[in-house]
Amino acid sequence: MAQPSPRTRRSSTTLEEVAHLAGVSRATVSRVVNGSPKVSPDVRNDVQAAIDRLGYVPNRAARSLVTRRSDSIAVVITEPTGRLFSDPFFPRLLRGVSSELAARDRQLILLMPDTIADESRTAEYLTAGHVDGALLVSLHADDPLPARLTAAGIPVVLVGRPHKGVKASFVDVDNRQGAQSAVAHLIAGGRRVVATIAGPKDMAAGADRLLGYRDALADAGIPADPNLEIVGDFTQESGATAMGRLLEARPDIDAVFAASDLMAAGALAVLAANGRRVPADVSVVGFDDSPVATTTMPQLSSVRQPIEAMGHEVARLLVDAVEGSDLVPRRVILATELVRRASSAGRPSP
Amino acid sequence: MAQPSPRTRRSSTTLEEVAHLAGVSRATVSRVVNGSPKVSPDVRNDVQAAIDRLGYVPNRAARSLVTRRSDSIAVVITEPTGRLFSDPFFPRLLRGVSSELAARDRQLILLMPDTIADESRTAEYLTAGHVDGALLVSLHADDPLPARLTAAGIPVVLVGRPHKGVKASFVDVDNRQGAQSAVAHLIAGGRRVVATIAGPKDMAAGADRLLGYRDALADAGIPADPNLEIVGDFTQESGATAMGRLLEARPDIDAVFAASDLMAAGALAVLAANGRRVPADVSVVGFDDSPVATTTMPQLSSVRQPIEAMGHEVARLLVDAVEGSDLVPRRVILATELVRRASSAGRPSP
DNA sequence: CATGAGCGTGAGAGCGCTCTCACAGGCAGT
DNA sequence: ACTGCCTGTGAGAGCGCTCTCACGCTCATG
Repeated sequence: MAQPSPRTRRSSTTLEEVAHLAGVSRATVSRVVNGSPKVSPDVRNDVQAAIDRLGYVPNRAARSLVTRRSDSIAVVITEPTGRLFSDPFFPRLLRGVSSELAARDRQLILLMPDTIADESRTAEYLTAGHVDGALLVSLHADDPLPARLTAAGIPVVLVGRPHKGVKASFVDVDNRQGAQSAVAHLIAGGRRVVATIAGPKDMAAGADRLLGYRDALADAGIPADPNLEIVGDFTQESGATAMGRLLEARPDIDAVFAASDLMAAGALAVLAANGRRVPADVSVVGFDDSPVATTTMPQLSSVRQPIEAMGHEVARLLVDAVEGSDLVPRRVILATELVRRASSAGRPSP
Repeated sequence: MAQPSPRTRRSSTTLEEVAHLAGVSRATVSRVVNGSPKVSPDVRNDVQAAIDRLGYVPNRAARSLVTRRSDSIAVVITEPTGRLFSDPFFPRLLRGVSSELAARDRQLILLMPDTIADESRTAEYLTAGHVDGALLVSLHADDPLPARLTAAGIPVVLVGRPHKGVKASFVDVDNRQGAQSAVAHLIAGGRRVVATIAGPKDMAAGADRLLGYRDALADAGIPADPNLEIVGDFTQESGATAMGRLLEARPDIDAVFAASDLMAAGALAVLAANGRRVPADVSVVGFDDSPVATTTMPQLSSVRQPIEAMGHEVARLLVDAVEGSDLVPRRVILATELVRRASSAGRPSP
């Protein structure tokens, strides 16, 4: 009956073959493979031996077909510019996600739509049930994707706090607290005219970091001054422009908190060009603790984010949601850490 | 007959249903979906209408099961540190790969093994036939993966020239030519004592960039001086150390070509600390054109690599190999471009 | 007017797996 | 000794698709 003729291509071993070798039925082998408790120890051993001997690996497609799960998770990155090309946020995040998914035996399918057409194809792909869940990174304020996926019953978790209105689980760093600690550090260093170069207010990270800045001022009893708050777009160039305007509006400025390292780098260049010494005259702190922070002169103090941990957390949340049909949106906020470098060293002597 | 009862979960439409609605057989619908030419135009239209109406999307698992292809490609990134966290090489590469794969209707499965155990699991996963091909990024010199996959009949393409002995298609940038043009530029700027901070010699990129440096010296008839060649490991710190040693060995140095921007940044800091003005006293060029290049003071001239293009190319090669069982290894070398910034501006006046 | 080629279409097997259901055997309780 | 129950195992259906093969039709050909 058995017809062990050499098939075309590399025909991997099947359940059937394992079952035959172990002298049991397909069902039993399946139970062993899937760790069912209702298999007697000796049968389990026989089957395991057969599996090892044949080097059996389950066929994912066949399994998916019947279980209607794909055991794979999509990571969708919709960011045409910005972070993608300025600091290694994504690789680190992906590493965190990847390691968590590997531990949970899930595949990571990466989608990086780079055109509008691509984006709608992405949405179709996701709703077609090819993945068990989706992990969305840095979507625009008006991205319809989360709502669309949720409506289609696809579990979704976001990286970064979504704009209000979006009801979904997310993981974010504590931007507000991070900014607050940075500014508190500047004030503790004896600075009193502390400016901020904020991020875009329509991005959660931008808005939150600005709030943190204000928190710290309020804590220290320093009144807020609109002239000390300038909004940039996280880029180096915008940081430079903002710094120029700050120096014009308040020449007595003695500290700057920039909502990104790149903006801080831009600010440093403008400060140097204007003869201000850092940190002697002006103390500077950035945000992100990107590689840029150590290449500036002086090196930049910065707020470090637990990026890999975010990746782990977001993947964990998503897999939990997939497994448990967990409908309650969860939110996880991770703490940041201030890394002190030369740019915000205390005044040599007051 | 039709039983449009609501099934459990999201039960997507099947071929069967489309066939029924269009009044044809499953086989015909399958032919239409797969673009077979042997379908009469009117039948094709009917079927297409039914597909559109029902929003039919083929079930990938079922298809894979019978075709024995997964239509997905693995991208394996085995880089614990280095490039992963220092510049946005990977996101840009992934973007190139992703866009090419999307156009070719393939899925991108990302694998980032971060432990040794993980690596062997990765190898097992890949050889288990879950993917049609693999794209390997930055493997170590002694990585057994390419050989193992090739032996298992899995098409493989590498990003970056492999160490000799590995027979596989690859895509790389012209490191030698890029370095050569950078050094030629320094010499054209009137520099004569040109040093290099090279990359590790056991990495192709390190070795090739060193060769390019020597090429340019030879072209200009400048004899090579071992004291002017110091090997770093691509990090900022190693660049700083190397610069210190160079200044000691040859205080008359008037130009430095660093094989990475980070090493160049380290060198800049040491030059500044030693009172050397850049570019007036010493001219500096880096490699990679990473974001760091614009945050240093002065901004860093650098050799730019076509990273997205590499991604496209490598994906194209791999899919071609998968489709055509293309057994002849191909190699693609992409040109670089020198980006001139302040750090290598010509001498104000000799 | 029979024959054969060619084309479009349908019937049906089968890819490798999971999972329900039936059932054999052992054991305790009456 | 009979019933009932639990536990471990096997038989078999079926997931949605592709692909081979057979078949019916139309046309050109002898």
